[in-house]
Amino acid sequence: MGLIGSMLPAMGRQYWLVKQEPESYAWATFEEDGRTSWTGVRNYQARNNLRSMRAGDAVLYYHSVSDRQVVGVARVEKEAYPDPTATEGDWVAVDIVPVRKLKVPVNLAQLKEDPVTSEMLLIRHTRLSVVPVSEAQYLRILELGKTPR
DNA sequence: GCCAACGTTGGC
DNA sequence: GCCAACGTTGGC
Repeated sequence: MGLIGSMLPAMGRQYWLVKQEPESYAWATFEEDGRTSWTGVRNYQARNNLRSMRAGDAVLYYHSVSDRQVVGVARVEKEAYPDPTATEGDWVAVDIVPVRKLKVPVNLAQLKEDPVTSEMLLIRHTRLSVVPVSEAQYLRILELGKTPR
């Protein structure tokens, strides 16, 4: 994040959630790497969400398929740029860095039970791999994960 | 492993 | 522009 980005007030921050199969790129690997380029998105709605990300936005990290739980919080480090893995088409990537692992992972069943998080696009639009999250939903997930802000 | 949901492709 | 066929995702 550049000087301007670091000076932006936190109140304008947006919240997101990205999905990844742990077999493809687990949170633990992400933490070891310290930073990653979020490439490979090939869905227009997901791409538009990547484009809307701003440096400093919070990104929940969800393990899909075999794990089905939110496991950590990341932060947008570099805003959308052309996806280097795309050989054709108009696709973008962003760079994210791990911020903290949730003290307790929050699983899909919990998210469905909770009245706040059950409205999430993660649940209502299951095939979208990059989704916006409301501040209330974000805070509720941290609470369920017994994780300080 | 199965299948429902969904997005994309291509024929017409 | 419609829609059937197909491929992929992801929960169960």
